[in-house]
Parts: sequence; structure tokens; C-alpha cells
Amino acid sequence: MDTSQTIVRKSLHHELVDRLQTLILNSELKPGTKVPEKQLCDQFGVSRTPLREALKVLATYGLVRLEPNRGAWVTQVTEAEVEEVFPVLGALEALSGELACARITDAEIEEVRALHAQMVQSYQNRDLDAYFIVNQQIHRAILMAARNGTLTTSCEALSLRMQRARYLANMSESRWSDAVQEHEKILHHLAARDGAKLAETLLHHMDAKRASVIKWLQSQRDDSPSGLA
Amino acid sequence: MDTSQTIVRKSLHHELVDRLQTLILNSELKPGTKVPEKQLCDQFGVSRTPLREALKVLATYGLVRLEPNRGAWVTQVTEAEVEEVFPVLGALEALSGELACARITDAEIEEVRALHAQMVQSYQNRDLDAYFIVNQQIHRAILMAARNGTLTTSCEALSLRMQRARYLANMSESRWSDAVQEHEKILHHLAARDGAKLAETLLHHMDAKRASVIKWLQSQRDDSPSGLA
DNA sequence: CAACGTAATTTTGAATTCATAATTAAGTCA
DNA sequence: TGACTTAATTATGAATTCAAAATTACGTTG
Repeated sequence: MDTSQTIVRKSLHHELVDRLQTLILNSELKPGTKVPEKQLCDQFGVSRTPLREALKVLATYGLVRLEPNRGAWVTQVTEAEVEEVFPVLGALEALSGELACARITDAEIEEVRALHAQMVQSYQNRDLDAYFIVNQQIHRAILMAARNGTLTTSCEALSLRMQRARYLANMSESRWSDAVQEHEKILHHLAARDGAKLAETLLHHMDAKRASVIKWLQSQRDDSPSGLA
Repeated sequence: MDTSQTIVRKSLHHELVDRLQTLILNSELKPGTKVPEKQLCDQFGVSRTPLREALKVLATYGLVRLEPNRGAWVTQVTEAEVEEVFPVLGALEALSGELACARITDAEIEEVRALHAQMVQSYQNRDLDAYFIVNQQIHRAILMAARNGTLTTSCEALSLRMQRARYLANMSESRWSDAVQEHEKILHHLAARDGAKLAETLLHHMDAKRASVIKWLQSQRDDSPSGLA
């Protein structure tokens, strides 16, 4: 709900940050490959200057790695990174839950409840894509209710890193079922405005997600041994 | 004092990020003022391209704000920002404490103990500058012991934002005394490898710091009413 | 033919240039 | 004088250029 009259003027480099982010998250730029600078310039119809500025920013997000004199490379999600990021994300989501319980309005709770119903519906339909979109919306709604922009930025930056590739679009049937039950709890504690319980649940939720992603990464690793073509 | 001979493996823009960061933290670039692009280019002997790349990165750290067609401005620490950042920093430091307890070596505990003794000494000497440096080293040592690079990066980015200007170099006598006592506890729980207690203590420590900084900001605000010269 | 060294090509990093937007200065008129 | 226009100046954003580094292609030699 942005009611401000200010004209949003996006600079080119900012626009490119968004576009490149999308390309990376959609794996149109593949992990481990080199960012094709010249090709992207042609594709977007821009010069190298703003594109390179955008790459510097994406490097701070950890989406690309800059190698001096060798260009930018799309980073890969490693097991080590997942083991690092999820605990941090867990702590931040837990805080988000606590703050949200203190500040969320009744109307916002109803919004989350509606999203939750949608999510359950997607689960029952076994529509994974829809499920993940609504799932994210729920976490985002709680984050918004926490009324802390810094927390939002931090969470989203880390989430972004975990969203590369399609790990999250892969869950075992049992994990999926568990996740839905965890979300039942999340909604319950949020509606009761029980910050401590919500924090605890979100922490557990994140840890379970971590384990699930790790499992998937390992299965991927075993499927295709590195270095062979 | 020209230290530019150290530039070897770092790209120019990265070096400039560091240099500008230093200028901002030392208030050589003052909050609320415009970043003098041309002057800095002359000063560092570089062209605008790498400098502007660095500014894009600093904007993601929240140290400068980019206004389209109007240049980069050094951001100010506001009360609202402090109220946002410290809770997040608290959650992260708490996690850092928990992880550190699980992973820290005996040797590292002794290092922290030594730093702590140094800090107490600085306190007794009423040497605020020395105190703050050692204080930071202690927090950093715990962070290192947590063995989580993502956590380190996140914490340091937020700490950086709170380090602008000299807020932290200002404490009431009673707050200083309390802070030292909190640090006694921190050392104690760390040495006992009691993660839960350490987390709790760090959380409280951060909240007290938040209150102290807010108090100082308010006194500053009352001293010099905004908008008047 | 494989390993090495060298030349050609491409890519990168950074300076420079150029068009445009913003700011400042100067001029006009009530 | 002071508000409003308009011109001159300056600063910004982005394209282009250029030197240096890396990569590739090629040829030589053992």
C-alpha cells in the first residue's frame, strides 16, 4: 500500500540488478558459469558500465563472485553455505515472529489465515509451484507485520541466496506433509499472538527446511558426480 | 601518509569501498552531506567509474543513499534505524554466542579471556577509545568461534551501520559500569560453554546498548534542534 | 605428437567522452 | 526589492575508448 506521490525513478544499474537477479534465480544464468557480460549488454541494450555496476552489487548479495581480471561467475549453492545460512535465517525469522506477534493487526492475521488456506489448498492439489509462492507470501506477511525494515532486508537477502536453482521446489512427500503441519502451528501461535511459541516453531521450521535442502543437495551430488560430463 | 602501495590483488573498486567506508566511519565524510565525487577522484587518483561502482556497493550497506541524478549522500543514523538494527543485531549475536559455545577451542577461550582483561584495564584507565577497540575484538572473537561466515558478514554489516559517527564512543558512567559487568557474564558463560545463558546475556547486552545509544541520540537532538543554524 | 613458447585475439578494468538533468547565475519585469 | 524566466555552468549517468591482462590459436622444437 504505497500511497506516496513520489515519482519512482529507477537508475539503470538498479533495474539491471533486478533483471540479473531474476535470471540467476530462474537459472537462466546457470550456477558455476561465467556471466556473459557482452551478451547481456546486447540483450538489454545497455553498455558495460551500468551492467558492471550491477554485478558489483550482486557480488555483495553473494549471487555472483568477482574474479579479478577473469570476470563474474554465478555462484553455486553448496552444502556448506546451506548449513551456514539456514541457522541465521532461523534466528531472523524467529525474531520476525516475535515482533510480529507484538505488532500485527487483526486484519493482517486474517490475511495470513487466508494465505494459509490457499497454501493448504495448493498442498491438497499437489501444486508445488503454487505452494511455494503462497508459502513465501506467508513468511513475507509475518515479516511485514514485524515492522522492521532492516530485518526485512536481511531476511530477504539470505532467502534470495537460498532460492537459486530449484532446491526448494523439491520436497519428499513426508517433508511436505510435515511442513504443512508446521504451518498450522505457525498460524495458530500467530493468531494467539504467542511470540515465544511462534519463534520456536519458526526456528524448528527453518531447521527442518535446512535438513530437507541438504538431503536434496546430497542426492543431486550423488546423481551427478562432479567433474564428469 | 600514503598507503596506496598495498593495492595488489584487490580490484580498485573494492579498495575504494574500504577507503570510503573508513572515511564515513571516521566522519571525514559527514552524515547528511553529499559525497564529493570529483574531489574523491582527485584525492585517490582514480576516475569516476570505479568510484561510482564503490558507491553502488556502499548503498547496499546503507552507508550512502543514491538519489537519481542528484548523486550520493552520506546517510545519517536515526533513532528509528537504531531501534530497528539493534534487535536484529541482538538476535544474530545471540546465535553467535550459542554456536561459539559449541565450537570454541580452549585456546580461543583464553584469547577472549586475555582480551577481556585488557578491556577491564581500559575501563579502569577510563580510556574509552581503547575500551571500544578491545570490546569490538571480543565480540569479533566470539563471532569467529561460531564458524559461520554468513553470520559474520551479516553481523559486521549491521555493526558497521551503527558505527557511523561517534555514538558508541559515548556512554554514561553507570552504563559503562553495567557494560563491563555484562562482559564479565559473557566471559563466564562462554568459558562454561553455556550457549543458552550466553545467548540470553548477549541479547540483553545489545538491548542495553540500544537504549544507551538512543539516549545519546536524543540528547544530541535536544542540544541542536534540527533545521536551525 | 606432445609439450612448450610465442603471437593473435578476446576480455577485462578503468579512463575518457558525451548527452542530459540539475543547479546556479543573470536578467527581466511587476 | 523580489518573484519569475531564462541562460550558463556544473554534475550526473551511461556509452565509448584504451591499456593491460587473460585466453586462445598457432608454430616450433625435441
